[in-house]
Amino acid sequence: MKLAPGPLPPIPTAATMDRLPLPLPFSPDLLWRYPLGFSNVTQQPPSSPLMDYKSQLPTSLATDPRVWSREDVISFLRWAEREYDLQPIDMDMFQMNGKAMCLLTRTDLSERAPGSGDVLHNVLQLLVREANIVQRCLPSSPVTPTSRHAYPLSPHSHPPTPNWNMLTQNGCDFHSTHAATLAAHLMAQSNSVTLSPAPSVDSQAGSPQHAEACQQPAYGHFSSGSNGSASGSNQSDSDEDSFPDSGKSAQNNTSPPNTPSAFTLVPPAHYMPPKSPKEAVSSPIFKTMAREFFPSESPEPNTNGRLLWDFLQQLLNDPSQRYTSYIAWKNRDTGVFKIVDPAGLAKLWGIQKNHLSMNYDKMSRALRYYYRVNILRKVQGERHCYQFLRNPTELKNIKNISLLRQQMSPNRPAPQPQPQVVHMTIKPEPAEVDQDTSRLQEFDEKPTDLSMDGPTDLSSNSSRHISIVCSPDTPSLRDPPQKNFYIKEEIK
DNA sequence: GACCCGGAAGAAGG
DNA sequence: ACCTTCTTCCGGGT
Repeated sequence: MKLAPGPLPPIPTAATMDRLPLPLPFSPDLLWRYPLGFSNVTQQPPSSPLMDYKSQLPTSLATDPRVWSREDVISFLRWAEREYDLQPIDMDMFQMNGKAMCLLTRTDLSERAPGSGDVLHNVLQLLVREANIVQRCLPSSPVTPTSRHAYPLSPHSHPPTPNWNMLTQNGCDFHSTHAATLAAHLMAQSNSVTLSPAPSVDSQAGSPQHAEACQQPAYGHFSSGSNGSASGSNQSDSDEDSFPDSGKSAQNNTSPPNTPSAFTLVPPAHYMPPKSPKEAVSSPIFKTMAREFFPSESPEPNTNGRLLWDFLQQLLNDPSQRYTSYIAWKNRDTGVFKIVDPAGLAKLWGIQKNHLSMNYDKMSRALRYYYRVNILRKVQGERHCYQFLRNPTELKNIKNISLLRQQMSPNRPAPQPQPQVVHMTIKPEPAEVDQDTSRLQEFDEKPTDLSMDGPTDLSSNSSRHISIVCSPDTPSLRDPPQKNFYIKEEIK
């Protein structure tokens, strides 16, 4: 996982960004990305014994010993030799990968490494246990330790550790008054590497329907079917009424916008932050959260949290509505939101992406690219008003959908949001010649393509005729929200 | 002048 | 090398 910290960006201050709420309204990952700015806290040592030894493991080793290669096993053994003053281990006895080594019993290990078997066994068991916890909790996390190096152990390559410590152990001038909130946030994230911004709950947990069970779904129609609420963190509908004068709250609150929905179920006032990550992940409340929000075996992709729509969703769905002075729902049910402070929001986005020259013009260009893939549309006649056309769960799946580009029609046009039959002609491509184009095609099967050479050329004089019709009873997610769309194609 | 649109080229990361 | 997702710049329209 690359997390190039890059140069330290100017932390928004009253001088540089007078409208920005301070501290940074970003995910703790931003603190990780720019650790120099928070050195006082990032230098905190690991707080749990587990973290202690983990942080000393070779950085090349994945957290889950079961994914280690032979070389990794040897590397681990050599490290253990040094670390625990073990008797020299005969590496020939460990010509196996990590999975095989984990299958060895304590006795097996003792036989192969006389005098060291107990230690090795204990360490391995701890690592496996830890990996199991993380894996169960964050099945779709980009850093779920299912592959090598995806989850480095070094505190310098493993953001959560410093973040956690930074937040759970005082010494944090930056967020001291909100440490509990952030700690809760991090607790919910467990040992994942939170990107910047951290994925919204949906994108991180990958199963918003679990949150839906506990919350009223947002986006009315968006939640139809199996999809869940908008980013899962809409634990309150009150912010719908807060606009436009709710911006004041944004000046004070400081916890990150990507607060997981798991946390939203636990009011901060009632939440006692764990003393350490280990305690956090092993605490009953965490296990409950994990069960609720991080079900195992989620195949859904992670958005990495760096996507603009995700960023906006996080701000919009901030449980504490801290960013309503930047962006706020006008109608959450329909996905309509307004950018209250275009310049400020653009700056936030720019900071998130480390493009400090970001402005609304550029950001809005990015937003306009969402038009063609029906993620977003402009609310006509209202300045700075846009509408999400897909819920976060769908958006999260864009990557998957994109993979279908080769198989699906790459030229299927983006249907118009108007609830009427729209006729348009698009240019066919060979790939779609074989398709049964007469069938009704569910809108959501359309590939989502953000690429610049997408199916936007409607000027062609080719022969495909597209009719977009409304269907009231299809599980689509088109706009307007109460309407669902199908694409009816027919070759002329 | 601000906002909005979309084309074009390119950067950055996967 | 290719793809995705922007970022940057721009000309044009409202």
